[in-house]
Amino acid sequence: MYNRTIVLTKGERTRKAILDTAAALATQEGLDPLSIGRLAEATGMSKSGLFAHFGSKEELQLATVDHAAAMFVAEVIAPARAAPKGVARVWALCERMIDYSERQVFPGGCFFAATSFEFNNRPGPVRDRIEEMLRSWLSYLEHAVEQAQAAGELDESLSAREIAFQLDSFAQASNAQFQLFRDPAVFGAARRAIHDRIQSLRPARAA
Amino acid sequence: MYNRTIVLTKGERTRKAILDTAAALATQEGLDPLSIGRLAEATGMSKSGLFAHFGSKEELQLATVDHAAAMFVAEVIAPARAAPKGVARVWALCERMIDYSERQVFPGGCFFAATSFEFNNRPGPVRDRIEEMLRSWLSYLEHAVEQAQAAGELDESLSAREIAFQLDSFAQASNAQFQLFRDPAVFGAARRAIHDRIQSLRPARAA
DNA sequence: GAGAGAATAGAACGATCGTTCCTTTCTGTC
DNA sequence: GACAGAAAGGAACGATCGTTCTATTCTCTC
Repeated sequence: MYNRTIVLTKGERTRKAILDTAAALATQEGLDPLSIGRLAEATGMSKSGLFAHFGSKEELQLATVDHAAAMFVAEVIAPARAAPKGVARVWALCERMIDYSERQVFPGGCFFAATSFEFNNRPGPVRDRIEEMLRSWLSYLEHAVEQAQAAGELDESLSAREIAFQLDSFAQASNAQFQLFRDPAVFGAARRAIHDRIQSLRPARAA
Repeated sequence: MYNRTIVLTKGERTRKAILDTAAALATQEGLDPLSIGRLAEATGMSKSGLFAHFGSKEELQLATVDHAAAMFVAEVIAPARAAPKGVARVWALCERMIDYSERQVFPGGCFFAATSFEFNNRPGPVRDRIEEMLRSWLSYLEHAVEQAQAAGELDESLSAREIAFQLDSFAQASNAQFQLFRDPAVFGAARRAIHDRIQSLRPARAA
């Protein structure tokens, strides 16, 4: 009733469980190679029963991307918003990003790093939604850098966009290298790189 | 005869043409989703005719990885080796890496960036070979940094490994972002980031 | 230029894919 | 607790997958 968004119906609960599994498996096996049958097996459902929740594989993929986006927001963006505007929030965003990769919120690393490489050359709504999500992440990071610059906490000689590019690069690289080499030391390297870069961009009077 | 390695036999020529197409398509459609039938169509051959060159799909994938590795060496490593040891070679390696991405030697961007994300959670010989290639790239970059440090051209307060990590991060990020957002400005951002980072690591007396 | 062996093609295999249709079981409301 | 509709299962479809087998065409050497 008035509680419908909290007390979920059976179908909604199942759907959520499917998407949790789908997002996790997508980072390991790929979003497209993940077949309906494979996902049905992983969730203990029948192919057709699972399929009925989405109507097509593409709709399933879109729902999976949306679900992963909500998880990313909950794990990275929302907690970082607790930090005060300025350099503290910039650092919090980067730290949360690395943490989210290191804790393996998704077993195959960052969902959007994985799927963006998979879909970047396949036009269609799935690619569009992944692109939009990564674009908004970078925009948000850039915005946080702008606020830090406006507060006089970061040098303005380099554009907020390029600063965001550099900080994000380190986080992305640590995610990618950990997935490939499985050496958690890269997370430390990324944290130091980000910390040092932020320090080097602090105006003289603030350093 | 004595020229066998230059004057290729028919089969060797065909094999090379197949691998060229396979490496290109793998960066766009994925190495695993690229089916024998699809590759046969792209090369104008029959499925079985093409298949006979490799014996299994996995052997085809391994040959494709090796072919791409040879291309990477020819496009990035070999030209950079022409630069003198030290900071010049470090810069040359990074610049060649970005250039190789920007020129779209592979239509879907860096072959190893694409395939490493695809295979990083799929154990097997294909994954092993991709990992080995990326490991050797990073080792080579790290080695070049070490030489620059030994020559007194780069600060030794940060390890060669972490310096290499940071420089590679920028190049990788520009490759990834260009494939997703298709804005070539990221290559400029990566070049500036690398240039600035190298400058900031020059010892005081050399700066 | 003939003959041997490499290179390619054609047809078919069992398996799996996404999807459809129909039936059965379960849930939530009166 | 009955009833309606949601949720899930079962079986089958055409298509495509990697692979095999056999037949044909082409290449290179003497």
